[in-house]
Amino acid sequence: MRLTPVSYIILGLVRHLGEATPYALKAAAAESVGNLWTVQHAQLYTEPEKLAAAGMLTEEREDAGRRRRTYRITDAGREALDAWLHAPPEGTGETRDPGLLKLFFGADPAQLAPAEVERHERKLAQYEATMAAFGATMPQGPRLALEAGIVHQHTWLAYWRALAGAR
Amino acid sequence: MRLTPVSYIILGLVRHLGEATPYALKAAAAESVGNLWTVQHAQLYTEPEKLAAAGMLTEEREDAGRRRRTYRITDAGREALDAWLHAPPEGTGETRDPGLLKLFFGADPAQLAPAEVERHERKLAQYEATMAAFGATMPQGPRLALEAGIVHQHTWLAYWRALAGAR
DNA sequence: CGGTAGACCGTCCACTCTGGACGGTCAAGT
DNA sequence: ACTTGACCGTCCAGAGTGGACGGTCTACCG
Repeated sequence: MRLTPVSYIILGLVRHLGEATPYALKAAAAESVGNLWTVQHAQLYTEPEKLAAAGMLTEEREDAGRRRRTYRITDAGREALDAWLHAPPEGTGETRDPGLLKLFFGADPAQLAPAEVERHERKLAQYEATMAAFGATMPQGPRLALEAGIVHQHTWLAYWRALAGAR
Repeated sequence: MRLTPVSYIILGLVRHLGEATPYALKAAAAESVGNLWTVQHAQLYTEPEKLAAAGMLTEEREDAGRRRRTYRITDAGREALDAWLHAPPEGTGETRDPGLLKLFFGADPAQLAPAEVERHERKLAQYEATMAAFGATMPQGPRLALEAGIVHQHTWLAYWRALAGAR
């Protein structure tokens, strides 16, 4: 079985949570790693199933009502995750920004900028609120990632503000 | 027919080039919009076909040898592209960075940082070389997008350098 | 002048991801 | 008893992905 980034996200979240249902994973991803790597909710149901089949997670299922599946990481899963963490990252990062794409093809910067400024202001405020509330108690990894998010939002803000101001 | 970002990328490139074969689109995308939005080469063959069927491009085909298809934009295509350019961007931008993902899940920053620094240095050098060579003659859109790429590479560099220096 | 290496170019396919529709379950409050 | 809204899981058509594969053309070599 081929492990994708999403596989490792799931392994990482399950390891951190101890045990988790897909819905719990959704909640956990939403405000943390979801800002970093989009995970479709449908994947949170299909992917753990595959990981369980591969022996990296154990699956336990309610046999009535919502028939929730609860996952826990196995030693094999822990090993795979650690191996991935120690290997050099494969591939380059990519940025996909619909606003920037329009700008590339000639959209009017002055028309685009205000909305983009607002969007990034909101995002930045959200990140900084998280940092203020949990920064001190967060594990190092998530905190560093959050810091990366913050500095990038600052960069975006400066960029779009300059475009809003010009002309 | 539903138009995706890739559709507009193709329309935009064809409009700019005047006429283009899929292979020409590949070359055109590689060093410009490809840095902004990844386009799979296979899409450059399938997508124009759909756009031609929808009346947004005309298709002309060699009937011997490589059987290249040459595309040109139609008025309908131009209209669709302009409408898209004037509409507010839908959806938020997203960043996907394998290195940052590993950092999030606890990879050692000091081990990750040097390679990331080098990667972003290379990318930055490439962008700046492009800017130095063509900056003065580039259309505004691509130049602004390139500037965005440059400031972000600076942000990444500062970020990873700090992590390389710490501890 | 035939041959061939390497660039140039197009097609295909299995697989994954995406986005959203749809529908069911449960707790709390009329 | 009934409704409302949060909670939760499944499905599916369409889009994107990554790479294999194979054919065409040019330039240069023997």
